[in-house]
Amino acid sequence: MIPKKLIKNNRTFGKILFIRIFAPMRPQKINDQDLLEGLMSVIQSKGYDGSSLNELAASTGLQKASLYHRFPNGKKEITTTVLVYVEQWVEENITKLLSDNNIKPNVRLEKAITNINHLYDGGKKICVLRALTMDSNLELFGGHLKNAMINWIEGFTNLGISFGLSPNVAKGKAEQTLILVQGSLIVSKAMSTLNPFQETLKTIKSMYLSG
Amino acid sequence: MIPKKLIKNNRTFGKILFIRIFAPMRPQKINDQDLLEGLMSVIQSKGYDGSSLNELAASTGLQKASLYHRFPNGKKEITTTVLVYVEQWVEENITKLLSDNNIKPNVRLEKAITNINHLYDGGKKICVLRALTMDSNLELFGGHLKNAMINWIEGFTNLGISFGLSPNVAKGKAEQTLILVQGSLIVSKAMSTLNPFQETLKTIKSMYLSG
DNA sequence: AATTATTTACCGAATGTTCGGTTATATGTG
DNA sequence: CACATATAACCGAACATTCGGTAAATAATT
Repeated sequence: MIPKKLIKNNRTFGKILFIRIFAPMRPQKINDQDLLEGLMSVIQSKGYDGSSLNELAASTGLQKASLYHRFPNGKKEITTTVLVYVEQWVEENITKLLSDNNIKPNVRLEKAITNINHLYDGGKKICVLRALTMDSNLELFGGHLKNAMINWIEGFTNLGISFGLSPNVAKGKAEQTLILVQGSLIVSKAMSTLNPFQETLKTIKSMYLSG
Repeated sequence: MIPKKLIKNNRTFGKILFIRIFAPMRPQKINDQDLLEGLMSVIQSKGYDGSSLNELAASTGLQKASLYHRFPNGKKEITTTVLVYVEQWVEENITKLLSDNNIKPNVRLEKAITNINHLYDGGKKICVLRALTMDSNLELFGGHLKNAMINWIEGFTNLGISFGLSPNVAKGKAEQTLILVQGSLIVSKAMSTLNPFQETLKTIKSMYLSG
């Protein structure tokens, strides 16, 4: 007979019945990386106001209350954490990469474009930064948004300088890349075609290579 | 003594007491245009999920229940109506204007830029179209978004043709104007400076005048 | 035993929506 | 004209649902 204690909680009950007998695996803490990826996917597709805690929890496989164990300050903390994650991504995959003078400029550019294309899944995904630029979200997350964009611009500015541009011209061009990527993502979304985004990546390439 | 019947409803009571005695004005329907402008201002700054009916009602001066009299299908109908309003704006102030061969191309361009600048209040305001490009909103409003953008592109394509460009080149340039405006609005918002948007308007001008 | 991780069950507040009713306007009818 | 009727505009209050968030209990790990 199965001890009462074990039956009481069906989670353990199920585990013991179907898993534990054959392979006594222990349930492991859900990976922080996976957790963040799940949360990010919800926020970037629904925005801050559109993301409910139930959805956020479901995307991680945890229950709502378990999310509060990881993020005691709730939705705001979850969103901020996701934003910091994006900030780090930009710093790593754009800023640092494009500022690395040990790599040839055109190789840096190629890699950055590949990273960007991967980040937005070829144009299918909405940018998290854009998803949080509603007026009501700015007071909460504005700092992070600005930071990420500044780092993006810094990276492309350094790339431009490596291509022989003056700092001022390089900065202008860098801002253009950000505007073009953000704008093309919107147009791609609304027009339900990946073309604008893909064409824009090519445009950015040629902005540096043939200029 | 004031009849009981009149006191019961404070609206009428107030009217009779403070207005009716001196000027028997009749309460008039709130202007449709004003109504829409109020609703649009909320939706464009908060998005669909972020706009509450309380806010929407407050922006019009009506009560929540009164909004349901005008828009029996609630929030969705309100949003759709606002979107149709924007669609018409684009058709009038971009498509028709830029397609009018009775006006010199550079004058058309100048007017369109002025209209765009006015629409977004110099870059302060968020584009309604962008505010509704969240994944969850697309199934509801996607058609209207696409329509408005198609009309925008059509207008600028015709302008390009008037400037002597081939239809294909003209269309590419037209798409660029849309991408640039949308992108620069986002960057302007996030960086809290109107510069990107203002510079972009100049860029668009020079795209046609010096090309 | 003590701590961490997770869940079930729940709460108050806010949400979108509906209802019942009042007033003002418009439309008929004699 | 007068008088009844219909309808449009509006509002206060209540509706059901969903929201973000919490408390208490159990399970897993150290």
